[in-house]
Amino acid sequence: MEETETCPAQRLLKMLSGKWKAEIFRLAVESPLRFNTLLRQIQGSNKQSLSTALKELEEEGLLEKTTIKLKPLHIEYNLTEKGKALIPVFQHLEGLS
Amino acid sequence: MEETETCPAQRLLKMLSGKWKAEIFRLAVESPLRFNTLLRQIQGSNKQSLSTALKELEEEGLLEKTTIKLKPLHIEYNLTEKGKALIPVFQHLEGLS
DNA sequence: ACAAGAAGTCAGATTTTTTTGACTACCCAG
DNA sequence: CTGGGTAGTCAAAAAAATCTGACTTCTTGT
Repeated sequence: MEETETCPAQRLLKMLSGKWKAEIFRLAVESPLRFNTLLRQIQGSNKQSLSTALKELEEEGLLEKTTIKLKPLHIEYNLTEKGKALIPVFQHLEGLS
Repeated sequence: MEETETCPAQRLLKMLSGKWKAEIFRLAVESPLRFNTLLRQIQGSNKQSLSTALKELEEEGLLEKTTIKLKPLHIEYNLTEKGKALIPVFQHLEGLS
Protein backbone atom coordinates (compact mmCIF):
# COMPACT_ATOMS: atom_id res chain seq x y z
CA MET A 1 0.00 0.00 0.00
CA GLU A 2 2.48 2.61 1.12
CA GLU A 3 5.26 3.14 -1.37
CA THR A 4 8.68 3.59 0.10
CA GLU A 5 10.33 4.72 -3.13
CA THR A 6 13.90 4.05 -2.27
CA CYS A 7 15.66 4.49 -5.57
CA PRO A 8 14.53 6.09 -8.81
CA ALA A 9 15.32 3.06 -10.94
CA GLN A 10 12.86 1.16 -8.86
CA ARG A 11 9.85 3.00 -10.20
CA LEU A 12 10.89 2.42 -13.79
CA LEU A 13 11.47 -1.20 -13.02
CA LYS A 14 8.15 -1.45 -11.29
CA MET A 15 6.37 0.04 -14.23
CA LEU A 16 7.90 -2.38 -16.67
CA SER A 17 6.83 -5.25 -14.55
CA GLY A 18 3.47 -6.71 -15.26
CA LYS A 19 2.76 -9.57 -17.51
CA TRP A 20 2.49 -7.75 -20.81
CA LYS A 21 4.35 -4.46 -20.52
CA ALA A 22 7.72 -5.58 -21.81
CA GLU A 23 6.09 -7.16 -24.83
CA ILE A 24 4.02 -4.08 -25.51
CA PHE A 25 7.10 -1.94 -25.23
CA ARG A 26 8.99 -4.15 -27.63
CA LEU A 27 6.26 -3.89 -30.21
CA ALA A 28 6.01 -0.15 -29.69
CA VAL A 29 9.67 0.16 -30.65
CA GLU A 30 8.86 -1.38 -34.00
CA SER A 31 5.81 0.64 -34.91
CA PRO A 32 2.86 2.59 -33.54
CA LEU A 33 0.39 0.42 -31.71
CA ARG A 34 -3.30 -0.03 -32.20
CA PHE A 35 -5.48 -1.68 -29.63
CA ASN A 36 -7.12 -4.48 -31.52
CA THR A 37 -3.99 -5.22 -33.49
CA LEU A 38 -2.10 -5.61 -30.24
CA LEU A 39 -4.76 -7.92 -28.96
CA ARG A 40 -4.17 -10.18 -31.94
CA GLN A 41 -0.39 -9.86 -31.87
CA ILE A 42 0.05 -10.75 -28.25
CA GLN A 43 -1.54 -14.13 -28.03
CA GLY A 44 -2.72 -15.10 -24.61
CA SER A 45 -3.47 -11.54 -23.62
CA ASN A 46 -6.84 -9.94 -23.16
CA LYS A 47 -8.54 -6.57 -23.55
CA GLN A 48 -8.65 -5.63 -19.93
CA SER A 49 -5.00 -6.36 -19.24
CA LEU A 50 -3.82 -4.57 -22.34
CA SER A 51 -6.02 -1.66 -21.54
CA THR A 52 -4.58 -1.41 -18.05
CA ALA A 53 -1.01 -1.85 -19.25
CA LEU A 54 -1.39 0.82 -21.93
CA LYS A 55 -2.91 3.18 -19.42
CA GLU A 56 -0.04 2.67 -17.02
CA LEU A 57 2.61 3.04 -19.68
CA GLU A 58 0.89 6.21 -20.68
CA GLU A 59 0.78 7.50 -17.12
CA GLU A 60 4.48 6.82 -16.76
CA GLY A 61 5.01 8.92 -19.83
CA LEU A 62 6.48 6.16 -21.95
CA LEU A 63 3.63 5.93 -24.41
CA GLU A 64 1.48 8.61 -25.92
CA LYS A 65 -2.04 8.11 -27.16
CA THR A 66 -3.19 9.95 -30.24
CA THR A 67 -6.40 9.96 -32.13
CA ILE A 68 -5.79 9.90 -35.82
CA LYS A 69 -8.72 11.73 -37.28
CA LEU A 70 -8.13 10.79 -40.89
CA LYS A 71 -9.24 8.11 -43.27
CA PRO A 72 -9.91 5.15 -41.04
CA LEU A 73 -10.15 7.28 -37.88
CA HIS A 74 -8.41 5.32 -35.16
CA ILE A 75 -6.19 5.53 -32.10
CA GLU A 76 -2.45 5.08 -31.99
CA TYR A 77 0.03 4.61 -29.19
CA ASN A 78 3.56 5.85 -29.78
CA LEU A 79 6.74 5.88 -27.72
CA THR A 80 7.46 9.25 -26.20
CA GLU A 81 10.99 10.64 -25.94
CA LYS A 82 11.22 9.17 -22.48
CA GLY A 83 10.06 5.86 -23.87
CA LYS A 84 12.69 5.96 -26.59
CA ALA A 85 15.31 6.67 -23.96
CA LEU A 86 14.61 3.22 -22.59
CA ILE A 87 15.55 1.44 -25.78
CA PRO A 88 19.28 1.32 -25.03
CA VAL A 89 18.52 -0.10 -21.61
CA PHE A 90 16.65 -2.94 -23.22
CA GLN A 91 19.46 -3.49 -25.66
CA HIS A 92 21.96 -3.63 -22.86
CA LEU A 93 19.73 -6.08 -21.06
CA GLU A 94 19.60 -8.27 -24.12
CA GLY A 95 23.37 -8.16 -24.30
CA LEU A 96 23.49 -10.00 -20.99
CA SER A 97 21.27 -13.03 -20.41
CA MET B 1 1.30 -20.65 -16.97
CA GLU B 2 2.93 -21.20 -20.32
CA GLU B 3 5.88 -18.94 -20.90
CA THR B 4 6.22 -17.55 -24.36
CA GLU B 5 9.70 -16.08 -23.89
CA THR B 6 9.68 -13.59 -26.67
CA CYS B 7 12.78 -11.56 -25.99
CA PRO B 8 15.77 -12.19 -23.75
CA ALA B 9 15.48 -8.88 -21.92
CA GLN B 10 12.07 -9.98 -20.82
CA ARG B 11 13.35 -12.70 -18.56
CA LEU B 12 15.79 -10.33 -16.85
CA LEU B 13 13.02 -7.82 -16.41
CA LYS B 14 10.71 -10.45 -15.09
CA MET B 15 13.22 -11.55 -12.56
CA LEU B 16 13.78 -8.07 -11.23
CA SER B 17 10.10 -7.62 -10.78
CA GLY B 18 8.72 -8.62 -7.47
CA LYS B 19 8.25 -6.42 -4.51
CA TRP B 20 11.70 -6.67 -2.95
CA LYS B 21 14.15 -7.72 -5.64
CA ALA B 22 15.27 -4.29 -6.75
CA GLU B 23 15.90 -3.27 -3.18
CA ILE B 24 17.81 -6.45 -2.44
CA PHE B 25 19.89 -5.91 -5.55
CA ARG B 26 20.65 -2.35 -4.55
CA LEU B 27 21.86 -3.44 -1.15
CA ALA B 28 23.87 -6.26 -2.67
CA VAL B 29 25.77 -3.71 -4.73
CA GLU B 30 26.90 -2.05 -1.53
CA SER B 31 27.99 -5.10 0.42
CA PRO B 32 27.46 -8.82 0.89
CA LEU B 33 24.06 -9.67 2.27
CA ARG B 34 23.07 -11.62 5.31
CA PHE B 35 19.57 -12.86 5.83
CA ASN B 36 18.60 -11.45 9.18
CA THR B 37 20.39 -8.21 8.48
CA LEU B 38 18.39 -7.83 5.30
CA LEU B 39 15.22 -8.50 7.20
CA ARG B 40 16.02 -5.57 9.46
CA GLN B 41 17.24 -3.33 6.66
CA ILE B 42 14.24 -3.71 4.45
CA GLN B 43 11.43 -2.59 6.65
CA GLY B 44 8.06 -3.93 5.70
CA SER B 45 9.49 -7.12 4.31
CA ASN B 46 9.25 -10.58 5.80
CA LYS B 47 11.24 -13.79 5.96
CA GLN B 48 9.26 -15.74 3.47
CA SER B 49 9.34 -13.09 0.78
CA LEU B 50 13.03 -12.41 1.21
CA SER B 51 13.76 -16.09 1.17
CA THR B 52 11.86 -16.51 -2.08
CA ALA B 53 13.44 -13.45 -3.65
CA LEU B 54 16.95 -14.51 -2.70
CA LYS B 55 16.31 -17.96 -4.06
CA GLU B 56 15.09 -16.57 -7.36
CA LEU B 57 17.94 -14.11 -7.69
CA GLU B 58 20.25 -17.02 -7.03
CA GLU B 59 18.54 -19.19 -9.64
CA GLU B 60 18.91 -16.41 -12.18
CA GLY B 61 22.60 -16.39 -11.41
CA LEU B 62 22.68 -12.84 -10.12
CA LEU B 63 23.46 -13.71 -6.53
CA GLU B 64 25.65 -16.39 -5.08
CA LYS B 65 25.19 -17.94 -1.68
CA THR B 66 28.25 -18.84 0.31
CA THR B 67 28.72 -20.31 3.74
CA ILE B 68 31.47 -18.56 5.59
CA LYS B 69 32.89 -21.21 7.83
CA LEU B 70 34.94 -18.94 10.03
CA LYS B 71 34.53 -17.09 13.28
CA PRO B 72 30.82 -16.40 13.46
CA LEU B 73 29.99 -19.05 10.83
CA HIS B 74 27.28 -17.53 8.69
CA ILE B 75 25.85 -17.27 5.20
CA GLU B 76 26.52 -14.53 2.69
CA TYR B 77 24.93 -13.56 -0.59
CA ASN B 78 27.16 -11.84 -3.12
CA LEU B 79 26.63 -10.48 -6.60
CA THR B 80 27.96 -12.76 -9.29
CA GLU B 81 29.69 -11.44 -12.40
CA LYS B 82 26.36 -11.52 -14.18
CA GLY B 83 24.87 -9.61 -11.30
CA LYS B 84 27.59 -6.99 -11.48
CA ALA B 85 26.95 -6.64 -15.18
CA LEU B 86 23.53 -5.31 -14.28
CA ILE B 87 24.86 -2.38 -12.30
CA PRO B 88 25.33 -0.10 -15.33
CA VAL B 89 21.79 -0.88 -16.40
CA PHE B 90 20.50 0.34 -13.07
CA GLN B 91 22.64 3.42 -13.31
CA HIS B 92 21.30 4.15 -16.75
CA LEU B 93 17.79 3.68 -15.44
CA GLU B 94 18.45 6.13 -12.66
CA GLY B 95 19.73 8.59 -15.21
CA LEU B 96 16.26 8.69 -16.72
CA SER B 97 13.23 9.01 -14.44
C1' DA C 1 22.74 -26.37 30.63
C1' DC C 2 20.03 -22.52 28.83
C1' DA C 3 18.87 -18.62 26.21
C1' DA C 4 19.48 -16.17 22.13
C1' DG C 5 20.70 -15.36 17.33
C1' DA C 6 21.11 -16.96 12.46
C1' DA C 7 18.85 -18.89 8.66
C1' DG C 8 15.40 -20.71 7.28
C1' DT C 9 10.66 -23.84 6.21
C1' DC C 10 5.64 -24.71 6.19
C1' DA C 11 0.65 -24.09 5.87
C1' DG C 12 -2.86 -21.04 5.67
C1' DA C 13 -4.67 -16.28 5.12
C1' DT C 14 -4.72 -12.04 2.74
C1' DT C 15 -3.78 -9.01 -1.14
C1' DT C 16 -2.80 -7.94 -5.77
C1' DT C 17 -2.88 -9.03 -10.54
C1' DT C 18 -4.80 -11.04 -14.34
C1' DT C 19 -8.59 -13.10 -16.84
C1' DT C 20 -13.44 -13.75 -18.37
C1' DG C 21 -17.63 -12.55 -20.39
C1' DA C 22 -21.08 -9.26 -21.08
C1' DC C 23 -21.98 -4.82 -22.64
C1' DT C 24 -21.36 0.21 -24.76
C1' DA C 25 -20.62 3.63 -28.42
C1' DC C 26 -19.00 5.12 -32.67
C1' DC C 27 -18.05 4.71 -37.53
C1' DC C 28 -18.35 2.54 -42.17
C1' DA C 29 -20.04 -0.60 -46.03
C1' DG C 30 -23.62 -2.76 -48.46
C1' DC D 1 -30.70 -0.66 -41.14
C1' DT D 2 -27.82 -4.59 -40.25
C1' DG D 3 -23.31 -6.53 -39.70
C1' DG D 4 -18.63 -5.87 -38.68
C1' DG D 5 -14.67 -3.42 -37.04
C1' DT D 6 -12.39 -0.34 -33.51
C1' DA D 7 -11.74 0.91 -28.80
C1' DG D 8 -12.84 0.32 -24.99
C1' DT D 9 -15.50 -0.34 -19.72
C1' DC D 10 -17.43 -3.03 -15.77
C1' DA D 11 -18.09 -6.54 -12.29
C1' DA D 12 -16.97 -10.84 -10.86
C1' DA D 13 -13.93 -14.93 -10.87
C1' DA D 14 -9.54 -17.13 -10.95
C1' DA D 15 -4.72 -17.16 -10.39
C1' DA D 16 -0.44 -15.45 -8.62
C1' DA D 17 2.23 -13.00 -5.24
C1' DT D 18 2.91 -11.71 -0.64
C1' DC D 19 2.36 -11.98 4.41
C1' DT D 20 1.66 -14.16 9.04
C1' DG D 21 2.75 -16.95 12.81
C1' DA D 22 4.43 -21.16 14.39
C1' DC D 23 8.08 -24.16 14.23
C1' DT D 24 13.02 -26.11 13.08
C1' DT D 25 18.14 -26.71 13.30
C1' DC D 26 22.54 -25.29 14.24
C1' DT D 27 25.76 -22.52 16.75
C1' DT D 28 27.43 -19.43 20.29
C1' DG D 29 27.77 -17.00 24.74
C1' DT D 30 27.43 -17.30 29.81
